[in-house]
Amino acid sequence: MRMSDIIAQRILQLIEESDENIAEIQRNELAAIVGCAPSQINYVLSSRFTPEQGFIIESRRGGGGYVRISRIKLNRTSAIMHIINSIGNSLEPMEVRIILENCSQTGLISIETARLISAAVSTSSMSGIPQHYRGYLRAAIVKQMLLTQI
Amino acid sequence: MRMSDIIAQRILQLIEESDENIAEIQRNELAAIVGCAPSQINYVLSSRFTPEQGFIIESRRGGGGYVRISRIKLNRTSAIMHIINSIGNSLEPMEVRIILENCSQTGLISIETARLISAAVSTSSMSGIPQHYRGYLRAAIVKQMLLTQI
DNA sequence: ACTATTGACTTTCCCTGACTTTTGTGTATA
DNA sequence: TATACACAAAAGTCAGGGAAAGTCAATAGT
Repeated sequence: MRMSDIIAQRILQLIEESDENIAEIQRNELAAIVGCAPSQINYVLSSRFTPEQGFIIESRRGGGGYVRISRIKLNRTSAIMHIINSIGNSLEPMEVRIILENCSQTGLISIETARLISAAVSTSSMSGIPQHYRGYLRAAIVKQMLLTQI
Repeated sequence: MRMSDIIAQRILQLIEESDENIAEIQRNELAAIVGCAPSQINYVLSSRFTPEQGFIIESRRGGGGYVRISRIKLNRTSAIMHIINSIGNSLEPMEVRIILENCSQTGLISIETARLISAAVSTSSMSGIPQHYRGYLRAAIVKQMLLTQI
């Protein structure tokens, strides 16, 4: 069995055991337990616990640091997950507008939320970021924000 | 739990308990109570109770000295504008966390909104964007999103 | 070719201890 | 009485070390 599978499994197990669908780990500790390099944990997180898969990662460095992996509960979720999954790795402003309109039209997200997302990926937010990153960034941000709506 | 969190929590609690949004402490005494070096108090104050966060620190040395932390009360719009204006052109994750914690603590924005903003500037959203741009991006996005809350 | 894995290096955050500065108080002296 | 001075009792500053997570490029499996 591959190391990355063991790690992923362990994290999923922790999530399973928790009431809140949250696993809070210490990177180094987990690495020590399963016996791998700490950076391997990052690899697993970024390859298997992505927004597309319904996970949110938060972390904090320094003494007493942690990595928190939370899984979004499924149900009304599936509609949103479907949307998230249908988003490629780049989004044009027009596409964002269509997605948001659609979501708020169907009551999947509130007008308020749509406005927030729209603001996040607005041109003013991205001024200063080179053109060729923007599409990618829009996609990542929209996905991440939609995830919170589940 | 981290010492700095305990200290911050204790101070906030004192502010909460007071009628005038003021906590007056003796540095050494508080340090002794929570069990840390006195200078640790200064660290917490300077990292979490900054003017940008809407706090004013006054103090006096020598016999009978004290540290007074007061939270300034503004109306909603000016409070948000104050925060936006105090944000420079770059933000670190920790700064974002403190801002959002503060805003939702004081009821300036909802928990829900805080989560959305947090998601927008999360590491996952920014993976793929060069380090060099991330701080600026965070600042721009947070500002833009806070603007919608006015 | 693509996915895993590692290790070296970086960044962020926490915490402390030694030293400095400010303020209050008591005491000696003109 | 007023001034000066010494001492104590606070708070401030700063450099440094340690702990934890992040990044990235190079290497190894498959």
